[in-house]
Amino acid sequence: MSTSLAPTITGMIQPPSSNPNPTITNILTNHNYYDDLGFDQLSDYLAFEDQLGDAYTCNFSSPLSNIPVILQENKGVILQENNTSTESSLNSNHDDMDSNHAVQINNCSKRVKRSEKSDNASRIAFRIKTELEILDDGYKWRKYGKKMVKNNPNPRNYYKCSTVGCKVKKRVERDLKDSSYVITTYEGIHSHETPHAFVYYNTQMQFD
DNA sequence: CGTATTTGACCAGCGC
DNA sequence: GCGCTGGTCAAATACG
Repeated sequence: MSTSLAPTITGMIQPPSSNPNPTITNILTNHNYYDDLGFDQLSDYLAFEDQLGDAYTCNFSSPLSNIPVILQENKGVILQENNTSTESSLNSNHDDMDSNHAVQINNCSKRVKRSEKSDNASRIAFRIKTELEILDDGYKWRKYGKKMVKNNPNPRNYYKCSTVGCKVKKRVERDLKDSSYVITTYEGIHSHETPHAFVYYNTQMQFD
């Protein structure tokens, strides 16, 4: 970990049995699932922007004891707003978390952003090996577009959160280099609770 | 019949 | 200014 450039990433907990899809949080919080897949296959990078619009790409290590997102109540897969500083750290301590569950992200580097029109929207992207197109993150999404993008034979799908008043969007596309991976990009912060997360937040996590 | 998805058209940003 | 590209809209279509 080079610096504390990037804001904290948060995740959420979701009912493993609610949906057969390999959700991000299911994988991260369900040891069996996690173990079966192997973390190296789960994901190997995160990319996100802070509220200033600066973009980062982070690689993180993959031992079983290192969980790539911090699990916090009802936050969803978002970039956590930091009201006090733009230098919140990915390595920051979280009193309510086991140290084994702390995020372990390495080699963060700034990327050149496409434009200044980020609208202050937080953005987080991750890459997960799955045969499914859509990761069930606990929110309900409405598909509003599909587009072929340059240099990628796989289409990019566009979704909006279907909750009234919530403007969060996400893009889903297959990785150009390895189509067995799906790249999901979230943009914005949900203005509401995830329908599932709060129920399961207190579910005990075990990574024996 | 209501809701979700598909898909072509349109628009805006960017590079040349 | 023009063409390319990505993102969004909205009418048509599919589905339960």
